[in-house]
Amino acid sequence: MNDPSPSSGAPEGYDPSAFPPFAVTVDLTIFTIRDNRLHVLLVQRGADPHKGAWALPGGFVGAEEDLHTAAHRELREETGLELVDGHLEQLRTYGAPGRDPRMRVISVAYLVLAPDLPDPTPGTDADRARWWAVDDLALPGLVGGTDRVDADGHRVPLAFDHAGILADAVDRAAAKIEYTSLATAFCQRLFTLVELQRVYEAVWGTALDRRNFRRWVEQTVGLAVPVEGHMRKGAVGRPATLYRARDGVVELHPPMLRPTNARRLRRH
Amino acid sequence: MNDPSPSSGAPEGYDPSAFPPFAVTVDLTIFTIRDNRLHVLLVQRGADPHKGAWALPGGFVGAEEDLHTAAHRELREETGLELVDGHLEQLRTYGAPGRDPRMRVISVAYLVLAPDLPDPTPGTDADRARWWAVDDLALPGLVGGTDRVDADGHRVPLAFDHAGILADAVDRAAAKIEYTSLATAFCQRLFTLVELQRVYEAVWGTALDRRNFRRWVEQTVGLAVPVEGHMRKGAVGRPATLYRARDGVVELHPPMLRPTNARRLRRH
DNA sequence: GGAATAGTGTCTCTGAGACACTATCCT
DNA sequence: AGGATAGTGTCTCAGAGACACTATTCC
Repeated sequence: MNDPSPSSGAPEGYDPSAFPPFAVTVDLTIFTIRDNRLHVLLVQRGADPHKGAWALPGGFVGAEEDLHTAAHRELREETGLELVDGHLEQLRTYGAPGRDPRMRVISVAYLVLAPDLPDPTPGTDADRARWWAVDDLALPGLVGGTDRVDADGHRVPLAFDHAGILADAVDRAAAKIEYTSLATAFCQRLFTLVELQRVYEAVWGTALDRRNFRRWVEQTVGLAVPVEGHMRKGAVGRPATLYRARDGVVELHPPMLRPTNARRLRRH
Repeated sequence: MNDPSPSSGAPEGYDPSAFPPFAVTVDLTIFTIRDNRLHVLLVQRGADPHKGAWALPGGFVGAEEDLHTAAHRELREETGLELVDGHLEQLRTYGAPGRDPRMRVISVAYLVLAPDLPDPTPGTDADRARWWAVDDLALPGLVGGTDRVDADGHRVPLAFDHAGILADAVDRAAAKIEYTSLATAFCQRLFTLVELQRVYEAVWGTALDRRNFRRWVEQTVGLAVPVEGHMRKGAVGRPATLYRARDGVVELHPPMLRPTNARRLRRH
């Protein structure tokens, strides 16, 4: 943004050939809750490098395209859905030389939180896309470098540096729902308290007390408000009150503190 | 990172001429505490666009240079100092088309927290650099668009979108010292409790109770440990115990909660 | 001794965690 | 009636906020 310093290798005047050209992409970490578990959308690569490996959806940023716009466009192309209730924010940028063996690529990663989305529709770019349960993928550093292992012990290789990006994204999501109202981004427009609680439990991998959770939601302004009407019938048990999210993303006072030493949930 | 989708404008195979080229820069928001106030380092632009306006230090990323390395290099070139005790982390990336009128530039912003640094040394790239007290600059949206006004009412125009970047950086710094041990990054290797407390007060603009602050530091593991010896003599009053930071940046349990409705400090 | 700063103790109240019983719907 | 889920009340304890006095140094 400033005049380049001499050691930057570019003289005053911005000779277009004087500074190194970069390719810029956006990569998406798209999360949703399915079956009470945190899932992420990955696409299988059809070409080298990393042919057959699973990668975050993404693509090049257009010459006159805003980063944020590019992220929304890629999301639409990969999932076939406009983001209506969900949330999209920038995660961080990855630009190590050699992270793509072919050329220098700067990748701006985005975090997407969405209500339960359908399976990717065939016939689009997302032919080879599918949802993965995050806790079916081993955490980086624990097993086999950056590769991951699924529940059956099969290796789930992630392309490029995407395992690290994914780990960062999970951390960010877990932190975000703690002190903002973003947990509601995982819910449909109307939701029950249990559904909201399942979001926290899925992202954090912890169990929460139902009664204390209710008390916290009720005393926390800006998170959720009850609406007239109850859960659609058909299920057993007493129908639950429906809630809707407040407009916009707000910081929570008090925050929903993650249990410090709660037991990890085991779900399979 | 993935094979570009057709609508991205780049075919399979990465024809280098097929995707749009970007210039990539790093911009630094370098903060320190001077005279118990949060300061940021800005450089005055010597050429158009925005000639004479104040800008964040920064420059182009080299063709084979890591983003993190580029940020460290720019810091060294602009301040003449290696970062020994301070902290450097990525803030976020700004890439709106038109944010630089000359060309498409993607700027990866970094947040730097450092102990009181000397004035920029003349004779380097930092000829026109100086420290600004952050609260002498009006917050964006309050006064005159993205320009800022200093304590005397003079306009302090910031170049490009740097006013917004700076506001984001202040928010990040305020949040970071709340739940991590990063407040110590503003202190010298040895520091007193009062000096550490002044960091929180300067960044947050609030007053804290001296006794409760001491209790919190003592019961918070991973923040600071007392060392043998006391404050160098020469000052009035009882000499204070010296502390040093624990190694590395850790999350704090419990966090240092920002006062919700504390009075804002007025210092001038 | 006086000024200035560092260090310590106590009270109170809010809020989180643990926990058991009642209410409402379905078949 | 019985099963299943939703909704409510209470006790306890830890931690944050407010606050006043003592200790050590320099002049």
